[in-house]
Amino acid sequence: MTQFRSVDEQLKDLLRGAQDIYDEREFRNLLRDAMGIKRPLRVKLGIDPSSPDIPLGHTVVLRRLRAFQDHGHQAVLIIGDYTAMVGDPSGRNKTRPQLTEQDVERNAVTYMEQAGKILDLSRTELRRNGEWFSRMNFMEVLRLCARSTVAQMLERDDFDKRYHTKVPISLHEFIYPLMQGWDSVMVKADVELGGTDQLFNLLMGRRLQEQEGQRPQVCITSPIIPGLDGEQKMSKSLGNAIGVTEAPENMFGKVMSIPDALMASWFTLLTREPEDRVATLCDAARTHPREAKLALAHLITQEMHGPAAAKQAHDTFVSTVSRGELPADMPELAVAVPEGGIGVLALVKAAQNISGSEARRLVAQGGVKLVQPDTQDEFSVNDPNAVLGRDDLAGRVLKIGKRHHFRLKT
RNA sequence: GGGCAGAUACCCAAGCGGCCAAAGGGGCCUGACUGUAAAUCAGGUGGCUUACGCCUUCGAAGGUUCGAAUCCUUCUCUGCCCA
Repeated sequence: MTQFRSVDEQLKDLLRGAQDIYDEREFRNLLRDAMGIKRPLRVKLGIDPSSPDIPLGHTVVLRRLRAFQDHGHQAVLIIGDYTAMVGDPSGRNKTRPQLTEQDVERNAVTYMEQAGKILDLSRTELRRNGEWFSRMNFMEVLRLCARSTVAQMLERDDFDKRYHTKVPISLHEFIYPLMQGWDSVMVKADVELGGTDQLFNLLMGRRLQEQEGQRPQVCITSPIIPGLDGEQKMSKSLGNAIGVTEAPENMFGKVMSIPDALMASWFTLLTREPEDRVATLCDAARTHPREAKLALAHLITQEMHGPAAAKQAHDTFVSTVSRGELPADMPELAVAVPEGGIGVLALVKAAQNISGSEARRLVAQGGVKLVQPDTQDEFSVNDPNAVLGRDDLAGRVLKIGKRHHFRLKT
């Protein structure tokens, strides 16, 4: 039988970095009751497979679900195949594009794989909400809709804003919270996790469960972590996200590019470092910010790709970015150099898929360099009209901008 | 069904007959500096061109004009008001 740790011990872990909980007393009671009858809590997390990759931001709630698993509770992961086709309006200032069944199906597969990096899938109850939504007939849909009112929906800040700034709200978006809430009814959730932007949807679950005679779920929200820009929430469509499958070197570098002020929250929400250590790391008087960020990047990369890959990404970052050395492996670029030599622009365009004007700009701005690998000697080509002969190129490395290197082969 | 307003480059947003490849932000790119791909500062940011210049772009299609993002017509989409 499952052995639970004390309620207080569980709480500390389960609520790490949580934003809000509705409500805490109910949660304590739930945990106590679960211990009493030795029945694990059913903890629900719904994710919509709306893009092929899970961004790092999503792992915050996945990690919390994992924490519940580690304390012996039952994780219920709902793949929102149906809800993904509707599109969650939460926190959005415009309608999401509606996905097709094929998109959703494809994404669902990769989502599971990626969720497996955080969750113990062997102990996870996996459900798809198409299981119940695909069987609903129109009358049942209408009955579900009748459970809420337009005024209630407009209480939501995001809808209200859109309404008042005259940004369209499609009718189907109103149904989304009801669907998510209905999921809770169907899986008899004791607890539901989500980001703070999910609050409305989570609370809808409580209401529907109550109406259905179930014990209303406890809702725990996690802060939405800001993306690389440090301002807007991390999201693929805003281009400020890190994907969990992203190459180790990229992942490491992207973490290094976050504003310093973001480190503390990332440590809390994306790593398991103890609180006091996080405090030490994020205090510039005690830890050099660069060291702290390197530690953060290392931890995150390690969790997604393992220790070996993390170490390599770390080394690569220090040597190429900090010291400006050439990376260990670079793609090879074969160039056919004609008799009279090759123009820089042609060379740059052979390496990068960019327009001639763009190549010209890069060169004029000093962004194109030729490096001698053994001596690390480099010279930049500033003249867009420069013509390079075989001698200039042979054995050298073409460096475009700060981080694109090509070993030239003539 | 009727009336009114709007659709501008990656995003937001000015422009309302020629000086518009189109102000200003944001983003992105490059450089300097550094503590890092943080912060800060500078420059760049449709395409083709050594350049003069040429070509394509302002929701779509037509039209007026020597000349249109700017005026007219129709259409598509959106918001507001009335029924």
